[in-house]
Amino acid sequence: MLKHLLLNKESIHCSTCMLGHLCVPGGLTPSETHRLTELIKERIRIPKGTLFFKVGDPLTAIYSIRSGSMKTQLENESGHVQITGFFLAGELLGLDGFSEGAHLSNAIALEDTEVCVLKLSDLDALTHEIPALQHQFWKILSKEISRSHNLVLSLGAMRSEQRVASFLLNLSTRFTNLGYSPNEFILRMSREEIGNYLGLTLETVSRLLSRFAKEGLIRIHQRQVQLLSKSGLNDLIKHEQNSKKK
Amino acid sequence: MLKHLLLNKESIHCSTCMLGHLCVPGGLTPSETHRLTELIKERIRIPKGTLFFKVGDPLTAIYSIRSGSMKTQLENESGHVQITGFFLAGELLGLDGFSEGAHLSNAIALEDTEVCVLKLSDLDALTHEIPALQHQFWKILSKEISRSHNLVLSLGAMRSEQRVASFLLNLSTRFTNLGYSPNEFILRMSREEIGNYLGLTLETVSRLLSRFAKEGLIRIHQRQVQLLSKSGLNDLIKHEQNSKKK
DNA sequence: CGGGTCTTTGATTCGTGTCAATGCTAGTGG
DNA sequence: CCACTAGCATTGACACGAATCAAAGACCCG
Repeated sequence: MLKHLLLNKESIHCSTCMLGHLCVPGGLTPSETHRLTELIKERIRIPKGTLFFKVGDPLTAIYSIRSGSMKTQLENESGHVQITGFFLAGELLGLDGFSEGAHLSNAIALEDTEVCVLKLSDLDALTHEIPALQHQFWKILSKEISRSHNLVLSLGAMRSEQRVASFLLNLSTRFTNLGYSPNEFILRMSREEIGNYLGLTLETVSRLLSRFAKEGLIRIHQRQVQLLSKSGLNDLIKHEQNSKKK
Repeated sequence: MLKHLLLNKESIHCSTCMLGHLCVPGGLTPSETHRLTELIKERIRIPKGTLFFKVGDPLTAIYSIRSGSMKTQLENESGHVQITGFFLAGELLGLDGFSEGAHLSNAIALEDTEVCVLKLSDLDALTHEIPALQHQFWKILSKEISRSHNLVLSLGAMRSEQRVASFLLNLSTRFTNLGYSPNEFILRMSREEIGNYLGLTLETVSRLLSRFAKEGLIRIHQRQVQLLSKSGLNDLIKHEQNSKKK
């Protein structure tokens, strides 16, 4: 069973959370943030590897990652799994599925992770009182659409080396926003998970990472990555002759 | 310039629109639908091939397709275009981009098309008064996320023949919902557009359609499609050995 | 009826997937 | 503390699916 943590007044809340600017409260006034804070009565600890929710589970809340990271994946009729996203601290989980009232993907922790619980019923009530919160949610949902569209672009229009390069650059941006080093980070996912996400095999990912390292673009040791030339990686993506077609 | 049609009382509104159950009003009460109807003061006629909005255009409204069909596409740094969706009557356009306040994709009409204009400012006001409308929008946005995730699944986890088969089945479902024949329809997009959408070349799409026809699964003459064996198409998707990996 | 666009089909190439063997690392228990 | 093991990662050889290049055919619109 997952560890549910009930919060009390002393616990750290949205108002003081370091992730405030990235998470739901972004764009709210301090007093609005305070109202939101009061909604979050619970956090959940999810050990590495745990299936947190799965396709078909009733959707009663959405979850903001406080620390750690997760992946979401879905499965097609032939049983093949496709990872649809990796989520870092400050990012929201469980946004598909509103339409059905049930989760449409599986969520699994890549490492020990802690999420804040936003009950839909509570949230609903509060959005009526705080217009800005409603805007914020539209934005969050819309951002998820855009995120997914970009993955589609990557899968449909880019070759393997471009996909891996933009994957690394994307992670770099997100780690930077979190206040971590832009050029050095640890991959929380395996080569197989990266490959699955990018529509490649784990061998292709491994080969490309090795190649990038040989070319001096990155340094890589297991899951420890160092970006040596972001502009070089960007050139890979930009350059016409690398594009899939035409 | 695009033809803007101002609506008056006599014009056909949401309340009487045949698409009501698919479009925004779905799930609203008649009186709520009526309120929504009053928001829609304008429709726009978009001739075939017209770029309706493009990346960077300020997002002031969202658009519901009343008749016709459109595509949305985005472009990567190297100039390659990726179609992210085909939209039929009753479907909503322009849902990404809330986060930025500007459109994040281009929208182009596949045929002469007419859209209903939902001004964001008006919509915003009304969602405060009608809680169900807010839910409805969450659902619509979330459905778009799910739609995109399914495209990711198709691009990342399926082989070419499965992509084309599920593309056809998906269209069939949507046409059925619109009240058209489930087994016979006209493709509004070219082979190249299908290929682009599915991450394939136009030649591959053409070959697969020919193959499906030779196998008796479909009949196809130019853009006129007839599905002869949906179960056969489904088997292609389901069957393990056709799956991309493992 | 002609010209342009879209589609089909074939021959060939090339990028990735597949299969297989080896190496590395972290975690476990003796 | 070290041997053992179980995953994960790397690298190579090869095969195959889909892209590319090319040419001909079908259709639509003026």
